[in-house]
This record gives sequence, C-alpha cells and structure tokens, in this order.
Amino acid sequence: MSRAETSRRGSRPGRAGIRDVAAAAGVSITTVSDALNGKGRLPDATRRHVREVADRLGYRPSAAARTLRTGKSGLIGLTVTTYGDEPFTFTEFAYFAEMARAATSAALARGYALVILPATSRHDVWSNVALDGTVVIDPSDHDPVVSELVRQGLPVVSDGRPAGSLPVTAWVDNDHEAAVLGILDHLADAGARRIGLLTGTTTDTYTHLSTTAYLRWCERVGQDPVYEAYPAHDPCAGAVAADRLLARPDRPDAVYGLFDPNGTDLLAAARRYGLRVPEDLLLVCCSESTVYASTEPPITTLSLKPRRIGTAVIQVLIDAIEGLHSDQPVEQVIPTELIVRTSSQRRPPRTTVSPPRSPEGE
Amino acid sequence: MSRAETSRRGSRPGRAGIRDVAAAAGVSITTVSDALNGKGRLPDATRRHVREVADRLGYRPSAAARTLRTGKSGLIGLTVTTYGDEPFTFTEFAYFAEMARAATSAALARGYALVILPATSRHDVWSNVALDGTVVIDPSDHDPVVSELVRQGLPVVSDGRPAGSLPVTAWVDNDHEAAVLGILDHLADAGARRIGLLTGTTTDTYTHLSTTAYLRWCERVGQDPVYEAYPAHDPCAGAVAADRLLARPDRPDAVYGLFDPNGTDLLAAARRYGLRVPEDLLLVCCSESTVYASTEPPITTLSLKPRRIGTAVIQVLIDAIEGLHSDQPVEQVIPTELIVRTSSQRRPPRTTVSPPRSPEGE
DNA sequence: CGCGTTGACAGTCACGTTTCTGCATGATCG
DNA sequence: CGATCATGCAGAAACGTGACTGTCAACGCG
Repeated sequence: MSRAETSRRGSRPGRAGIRDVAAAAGVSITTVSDALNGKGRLPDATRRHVREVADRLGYRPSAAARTLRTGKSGLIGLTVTTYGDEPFTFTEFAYFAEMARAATSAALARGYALVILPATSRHDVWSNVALDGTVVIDPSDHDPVVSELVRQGLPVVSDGRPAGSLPVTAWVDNDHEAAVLGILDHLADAGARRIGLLTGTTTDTYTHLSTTAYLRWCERVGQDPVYEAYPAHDPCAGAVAADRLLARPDRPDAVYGLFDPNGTDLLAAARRYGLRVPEDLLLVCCSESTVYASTEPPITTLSLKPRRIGTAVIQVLIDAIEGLHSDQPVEQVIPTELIVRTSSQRRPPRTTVSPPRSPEGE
Repeated sequence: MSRAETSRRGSRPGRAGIRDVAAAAGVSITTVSDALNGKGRLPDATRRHVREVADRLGYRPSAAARTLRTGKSGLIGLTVTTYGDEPFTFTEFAYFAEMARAATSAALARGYALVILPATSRHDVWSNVALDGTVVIDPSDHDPVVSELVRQGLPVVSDGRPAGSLPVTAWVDNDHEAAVLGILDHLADAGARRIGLLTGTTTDTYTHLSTTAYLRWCERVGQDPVYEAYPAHDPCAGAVAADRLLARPDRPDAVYGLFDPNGTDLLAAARRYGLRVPEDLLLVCCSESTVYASTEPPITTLSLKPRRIGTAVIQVLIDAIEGLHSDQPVEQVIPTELIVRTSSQRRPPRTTVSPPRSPEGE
C-alpha cells in the first residue's frame, strides 16, 4: 500500500470501481477483470481471493462501461405500434399483457431485459438507449423505426408477419387464416346458417388476414358476407359496432369477433335484442381473457397463445443477437387454440333464422 | 483534408461516430458535440452546418458512451413483486397494465424509457443495466432489491406505501382505508345488512389496509365480519373462494371483492346459488376492467386510477433523479373513484336476509 | 548449461462521448 | 493605438471496463 491510492480521484463515494478492487486485492486491473469474468489463466486461489474482495467492497461493474466496451447492452426493445390518438395501446388487451409477460420472462432467463418503446416516440429516446435488438408487435407496412433499426444492423423480430416489404430479421405468427377457417367451420357445424364478422378498420396484418379468410370462406360456401368494421382501439366503438351487426336486416345467427372485448359487447347487444345465446346466436371471439369462462353463458374463445409467441420471439431474437443462426427457420408459426364453451354449441340445429327485433329496455 | 483520416481506425462501417462528423464538417469534436447538444457558444451558421452534416451521415450518438460520461442513462426500472410460483404477475390484472402504460407514456414524455425488471431476477441482470431510478409496485416488507438500490444511491419510488421500514425515496398510493369505508357505507346505504369481503392471503399493504379497514368498519357498526381469503394470484382459487363465501351459513347480502376477477366470479357463484343481483346480493369489486360495464347486471367497481398513479410515480421519480426537489410532498395520495352501476343499487331496501340455498345445475 | 516454453500477472490502449481548459482572432474601450 | 475582453473553436482529459501486448520467473529439454 505504498502509493496505491488511485481510488481517490474516481467517482463519488459508494461506488467501488474495478481499480479499487485491484488495489484492495493487491493485484492488477487485468487480474480482477479476468478473475470475475473467468477469462484468463489464473490459479483458483487468486480467483477466489479477488472475488472475495470484490464482494466485500460491494463492487458492481458499470453497465455503461461494459456496454461501451463490448458493444452489447443486454437490452431488447419491445415496441408496439400506435392506434389512433392514444399514445399507444400497450397491454390494452390481455394479449399484449400476456405476450409481454412471457417475453420478459424468456429474456430474463437468458440475461436480457426488455425496454418498452412505443414506435411513435421521439427519435432521441430511441437513440438514447443502447439496444441489442428489438421486438416489434404487429408492425405497420412502412414502419420507419423498423427500417432505421435494420439499417443500423440491429436484429428485429416481429410478432405478426410483416406487411409489405418490411425488412425484419425474422417473424413469429399464428396461422390466422387457418384459425378463422376453423372457427367458421366450427360454427357451421354447430348449425350456423349465416355467420357474421366483427372486424377492425386498421390495416394491420392480423385484421387483414382474418377478414380476407372470412371473405374467402363466404365465397366458398356461398354465403353473403355480413360484417361490421370499427376502430379497434376505441372500446365504445366496439359496442356500437356489435349493436349495428345485430340490427342489420340480414342479421347473422352466429358471430365471430376479432377482438378481445367483442365477446361481452356482443353478449350485451344480444340481450338488448332479446336474442338468446347460443339458441338464437352463436358466439366466438378472439381473446385471452379468463372472464369468458364465467360469463352467462361462457363464451367460446380463440387463443393466439401469446405466451408461446412471446417466448418464441425472444428466443429467435436472442439467437440472432448472439449469432447462433439456429437451424430453425426464421419464420415460425405458432398454432392457435379454440377453447369451446357454451356460446358456440347448439344441440338442435335451427332451420330458420328469426327476423331482427327492436332493442328492448333492460 | 490533409490527414483527417481519423475515421478509419474506428468501429465497423455503418455507424458514424462523432469524429467522422467532425472530419466531414471540417470542425473539431468539441464543436460537433456543442452544436448538437446546444451547449457551447457557437454562431448559428456553424450549428446548422454541423447538424446538416450529422443528418447526412446518419449520425446517432452512442448511448453507452453518453451514459458512461454523464452518469445518466435515461432508463427507469419498473419492478413488480412476485406471487407464488409464477415468475411475476406483470399485468396479470388490468391495473398493472394501465399503470405501466401510463408510466411508460409519462416517462417517454420526459425523455426516459422503462425497463421491465422483476424483483426476483438474478442479480447480474440488475447490475447489467444502468438505471437512473426505479419504480417498485407494491414492494414487500423486506425487499432486498429495494434496499440494495437505495444503498447505491438510486432514487426508488413505490406504487403503494411501503410496508415496514422499507427506505424508499417517495411513494404514491390511494387512500385504501377511505375507499373501503366509502364502499361499505355505499352498500349499507343501498340496504345491505351483512356485508362480506373477498380478500387475499398475501401480505401486501393493499390487502392488509383494505382488510383492516373492513374489520374496523364491522366493529364500528356492530356487524360480524364475513370474509374469505385466497391467494390472489390464482384465478381458480378466486372462484372457489367466491363460492365459499356465498355458501356460508351467515351468507352476506352484499360483497366487496378486492381483486379484479372477483366480480365475474361472484356473479357466477350467485347464479349457481340462485341469487339475483342486486335484489338478493349487492356486488362491488375493485377493478379497472371495462367488462363490468356490460355484464348482466353491470357491476359497480372501484377504480384505483392507475393512470394517475403511474403518471404521478414517474413524475416524482424523475424529479428526484434530476434533483428537482419539488415542493410537493414525497408522499402523494391519489383519490379513488367509485363507478356505481346496477349491482350495488337496490330500490326497495330489504328487511330480511334469505337463507342460503344449495347450488343448482346450470 | 542455454534456450524455448509456459504460467501468472502488469501496463496500456481503446470504446465514443462530454466537458474543461486554453489559444487564437477580432472588437471595444480608455 | 495598445490593452482588455468576448467570441469561436481546438486539444485533451476523463468515464470504467475489456483485451491485447509485454515482462518476469520457473521449468523442461536438448
């Protein structure tokens, strides 16, 4: 300890640096770094001694310095596209919540953390955080943020296949067409003669693919399409659209709703029109919420398996970050699950469709 | 351009550094930094010229280097405590989702981003990310992570007043006692004679304060407490507990549920026992979900205003980070809002309590 | 016995930025 | 007209870490 007082010039008290550890242990900075990272060729005695001293000093390596040096921050961006005037709809529906939860867990298990970053945030926020890669949920056609990130060489994996020529590194998605066709067949099997659709006005691929599949199915079986579209980010609009759908002269006897709240909205609308579910109206909606297990009646839902999607997205992204070009394809399809409940099961198939009725008081 | 070829030794192609900008603009590094950050004393011509060149080169400052130099990362940790065996219940209920959404927005508006970090994550993840401060949601009594962060001098603001002697920098919370007392009075005003409570077995302050308030209210009005507790993280347990509560010999004629899914669970249980809502059973639950507006009947809910809480937490935290010791107190109470719907309104107050009935088939 | 080899460490540079200090140049004032 | 001063900008020192290179001793082998 002749003149090893190199620690006094450094940062504020309370934070010990690698120099302090080296001085306290009587070794060099290199030895400390190697001992803690298990890199060099050191005898176990030195390694243990250094680790002990580091623990005693409460040494925590500076994440910023490590990131600057290694070029890896251990941070992954989680981006959701925006709807309407709301800043963003992060976890507006249970899907996003579950997906983000699973993604966070999966990332953490591999030593990464997630940073929430809306696509419309100011550019300086994006460049103020060092990202190793990014997950984008349902990117729009010409998302400028995605292009920018890819241009910078960052891996970008999207939840939902990218629309247009968006240059993502990889994507994970459900087979939405197969899911919709399966639901329509399921409803037809239950006796539905005219199946309606509650869909959205946005241009994301989920809405687009689902609607297209519906229209194709209608054409195949020779049914006139019966659907109402509304801005999916507005909960009030959903209730109104559900009402509109059941008020039509060609009122459907079965409805599939693409969005989470459609189930309760359609149920409420059916009550207003005096329609019994499932006797007069079969109901299915796409949702991850458990409330549909205890509604009256319980409503059949389509689960997109957000936990599996979130996990898969993170695995693919981290593989790309760490250069583990996995033998799996960069396009991964996760199966959906139809949870059949009372609302889509009808014992005696009806042969006639009753005319629409006027709304009744509660 | 005599020998200004300093750019070649640097990083990989595709990322322009501040040196490249300086060389291309024919100025020094200092001038570039000052011009972009608006710091120095430069003529507008130089400033504009430098910015133009930086844009042309697609220059993005390195977040890691900036963080290392300034000591500020612009990152805020968002931590939720864990329940049971699940890794964590992030956004398990609508409250967390809304709160996180508002917090993200508020942070972004001030140039910060949120990093999702469960309290039980491995320590290396925590030290691998440079945080300016942390938000903890409902910290447990002796949260080691909070203590560690505070010891490092990081501001920590909690959503929910800290239990025990947890040394947080500040906290934001509702007045849970006043909220519960208000609901109980509301139910009593609607004619309730025996009010039950559906509560949790966890030791967080929300559950504790609410339950205590209930017990005190019971003592004050001379009612025997009627409550069931269950592990709040388990949705199945909630349905079972709701059933237990309505199966008791001293079955209540009004119930307040502390957790989000209690409304539908209680409604389903009431149907099983042939109880009409609100005629035979008044119902209120604490929830942020909009589904309770369209259930049959619509259920009165207590909103904890998570958007206001999330915003307030972030404002207080960033004020602390930036040293703006605001004149506001470091303990902030956000009022709750009772959204009165059909389930808690009864025209003719009942004078007798009907005996419990057996469950009926659906 | 001399030389190459290997183990065990120390010194030093670079990551890219911010910021402090300092040197010119022109303007201003006594 | 010379000294002072504001202005505009350049140079260089950090920030804390990881990695490369270099040094010194011990040791094996011809």
